[in-house]
Order: sequence, then C-alpha cells, then structure tokens
Amino acid sequence: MRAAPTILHLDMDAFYASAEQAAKPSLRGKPVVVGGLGMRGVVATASYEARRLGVHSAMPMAQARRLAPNAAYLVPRFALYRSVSDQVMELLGRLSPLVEPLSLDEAFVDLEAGGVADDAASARALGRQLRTVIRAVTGLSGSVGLAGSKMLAKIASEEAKPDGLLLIEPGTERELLAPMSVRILPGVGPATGDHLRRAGMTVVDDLARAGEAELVRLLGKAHGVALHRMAQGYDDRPVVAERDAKSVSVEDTFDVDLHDRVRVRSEVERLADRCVGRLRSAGRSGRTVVLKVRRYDFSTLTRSETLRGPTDDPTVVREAAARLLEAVDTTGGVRLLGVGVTGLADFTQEDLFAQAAEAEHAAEEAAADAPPEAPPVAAPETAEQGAEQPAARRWAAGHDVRHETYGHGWVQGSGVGRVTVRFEEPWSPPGRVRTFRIDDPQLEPADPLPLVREPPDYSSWPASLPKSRSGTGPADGAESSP
DNA sequence: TCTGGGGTCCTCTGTCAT
DNA sequence: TCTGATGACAGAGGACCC
Repeated sequence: MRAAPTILHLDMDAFYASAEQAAKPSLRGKPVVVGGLGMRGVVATASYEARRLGVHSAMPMAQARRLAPNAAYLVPRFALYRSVSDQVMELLGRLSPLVEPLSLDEAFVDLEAGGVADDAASARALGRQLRTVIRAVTGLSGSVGLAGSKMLAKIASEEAKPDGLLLIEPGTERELLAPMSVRILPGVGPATGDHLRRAGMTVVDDLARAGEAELVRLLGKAHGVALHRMAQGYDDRPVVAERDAKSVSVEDTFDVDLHDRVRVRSEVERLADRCVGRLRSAGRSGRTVVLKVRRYDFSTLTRSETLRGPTDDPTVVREAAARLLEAVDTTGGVRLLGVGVTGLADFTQEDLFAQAAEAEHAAEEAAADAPPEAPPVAAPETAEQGAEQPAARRWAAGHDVRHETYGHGWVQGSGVGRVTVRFEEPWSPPGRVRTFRIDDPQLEPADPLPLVREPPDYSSWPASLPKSRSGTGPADGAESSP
C-alpha cells in the first residue's frame, strides 16, 4: 500500500443523462432515461431525478416506462459523449502521463507519476480544482475519489457521488472497508455475492476474517487470493495508460425472435462483415472467430474456430462464422446473434485455401448482392421509428436537427408521418415545440452543439492554480474524508 | 420484470505432444 | 509398445464491468 493518496479516480455523474440535460434546457431537473428504445432495450443511464423513481442502469426499458411514464426517453448519442469525454481526458492528461480510461466517463490517474500532489492536502486541493475545471469546460459534474490504490480510489468516488470528493486517508482503509457490503469490491457481482452470502459472508470484514484458504476453496485460486487481499485493503494494480484491445465483436438483439434458418444465416454474414469493418478500421486482424447465439429461452452459447493465421478478410470470417452456425440448433428461435474475433494481431497471414475460396466466391457474391437485402427486424437504436418510416428519414428521439426557419433543435418524438422537434440550444432558455412532416425539406439532421458556448480559459491549468490549498476551495459540492 | 452491447478475465474440459 | 504425468492450447461457459 502507498503512504499517500496517489491515485485519483474520476467518475462523471450520470454521464449520458447529464450530457442530455446540459444539451437540452427543457430537460433540466426532469427525469431523463438514456438507452435502447426497442422492445428489448435496457437503460444505459438514468438521471438522478429518474433514479428517485426507481429507474436504474440495466433495467429493461419497459419496466422503466412503468416506473417513470413521464420521463424523457432518449437514444444514446455517442458522438456527443465522446467529444465531452475527450475534453475530460485531456484535462486528466495534464495531471499525469499515466491516465487509464475505463470508459467514456471514468478514469484513473496516477498522481505520483505526474508529480502533482505530494501529500493529502495537495491531492485534495487538486481534486477540488479538477472538479471545478471540468464543470467550467464541459458543463457537467464529476465525482473524485483519492486514495492509495485503484480499488480504494474507485470506492471513494462511488461514496462521494453525486458531485462530491472523498479522500481516504492512508491507514484508515481496513476500518473503512470492514462494514461495507462485499459487493463494493471489484469482481464481486450478483453471482459471487450470492455465493458468499450463502457461506455467511455479507460484509468485507467477513472476507478478511475468513482467510485466504477459505476464499480460495469457495471461489477458486485467482479470485479467492485477489479478494482476500482486497478485503484487507491491499491492491497494487498499477495505472496502465495504454491497453491493447484483445477482441472485437458485434452483436444484435432482434425485436422478434428469428426462426427462418436462411434469415439467421444472412444475419450472421451481415454481422461478420460489420465485425471485419471494425477490425479493419482499428488496423487489426484476428485468428479466432467466435459465433454467439442467444436462443428464445435466453440460453446463450458460443462456438469458436481458430484459423491457421490472423485475418481481416471478410470472406474468411463470414465463412468461419457460417461453419460455426451449422453446428448450432436454432429451432425454437434466435433472440441475439453475435460475431467476434479474438487473438488479435497487427498483420495478416491469409492461407492459400481462403484466398482461393475468395476468388471462387467473387462471382457468386456479385450475383447475390444484386437484389437489396431485407432490412433487419429492427436496428436496436431506431426500433421505435423503424416500422412506419422510410429508412432515409429516421428521426431518432433526442438527436439534433436544424430547421431553415427555426434553427437548432432536437427530436422529441416521431410517428405516423410526423416528427416533433423542440427548438433550443444548450445555452438558451427552454424552447418551443413544433411538429413537421417527416419528409419536410427544411428539416435536416445536425451535429451536436458543444455543451458550453464559451468555456473559460484553463489552458495553463494546473500550473495556474496554487498547488497546495486546503480548505479554501469552491463550495460546489459535497466533500469529505472518513 | 424479463433481461443491450462491447469488452475482460477466469475456470474447466478435452486433446495432443512430449 | 504401452502407460501415466505434464504442459500447451483450443473451445466453451460463467462472471463481471461500464
């Protein structure tokens, strides 16, 4: 364990939902739910207002609608979230060369490697400044955890949420963790939590007292040893700045189970092409092709095939996926299909058979591609509007539009040949709603606007702010230490 | 209530070579 | 030649995370 709080964990608060509220003044203070709007969608993020109504991440969207019928339901806009995330990561990068992003809204920073904080007071001051700067630059709030390890920094930011900062003083870890639920520890999900509960262990202290041998007996070597160490507050995992992807995969859940074997096969080929597209745009190739099938009863199986060398050839991946599908019984219906590639490499080594096969297939493909393929039952993110609208003019809920007369707005809803738009910008007061025909020529899709029109100049931060300043920071949120 | 999508890591089992 | 131990690897599945 380290002697000073040298790891910072930043977690943006209800990130997707907060970004939507920042972009859409009329949604501020109101319940907002972001997620898949199809019949089988789930909640990605709920605003704190929606959480108070019982809506939470991973909840089926149908259930969320029952709990919060008046909430705004929006599809995710990853382009917007990514641009905000880039701003935040750039700020973190000024603190240290070692920044480990966990997702768009979360990251670890090794403050020791950055040499920006040498004691608890300066770490706390830095965390406070960071929250202030992030709010000024992005318009959003984030919570900061400071501790001597990744695990504890993450627990600290979790405890600080929303919009807070928590520093765990070195030496207090064990005492702090002892009464917490075992579920607070990384790697303890519903299954392991249940397993431990049946063995009479519900809080972290139970694990620390149980001893390593008992946890290994219950959970296996790797998990048991790691959990026992973490239960005592030990975690020496380093902050890793660059992580290479180990697999690439795509999958689709269908609004209605697929029964037609021919259709299943064509979907697998489509997914294989999409997967290769992703693989190629990352400049990678892969050696093992994985097919994933979730059946009507939610049972999931995977089948994989390892090729003689890595490939980024769509024909090779398509054929491997098709071979794997042959071995799967799909009677009863298919709910989800996925195609992935693992064993990634930076080069390809096509075998001669595959290349020969590709040449053979070239002619067949030209013929097969001629008639347009039937569209999927529903693209998950546009399922709601999909049924009654032509593919060229889909207006997804929450997406930005521009109207020649009324300016910038966002789609509030659409259906029966009409689209309803609310005209407002992140810095305007709540705007008016107007309805148009879906093919109105004056209405165009638009790029998201930045959430802050004129962010203050923080280009010289953190050097521009005093390094050690404890107790005089802006009172913009909860702050504590245990 | 009825369960997304994109990942990572671990464990177990079977096969094959030594 | 047969047998068992061992390790590497592939394949499948489970759990977890955001």
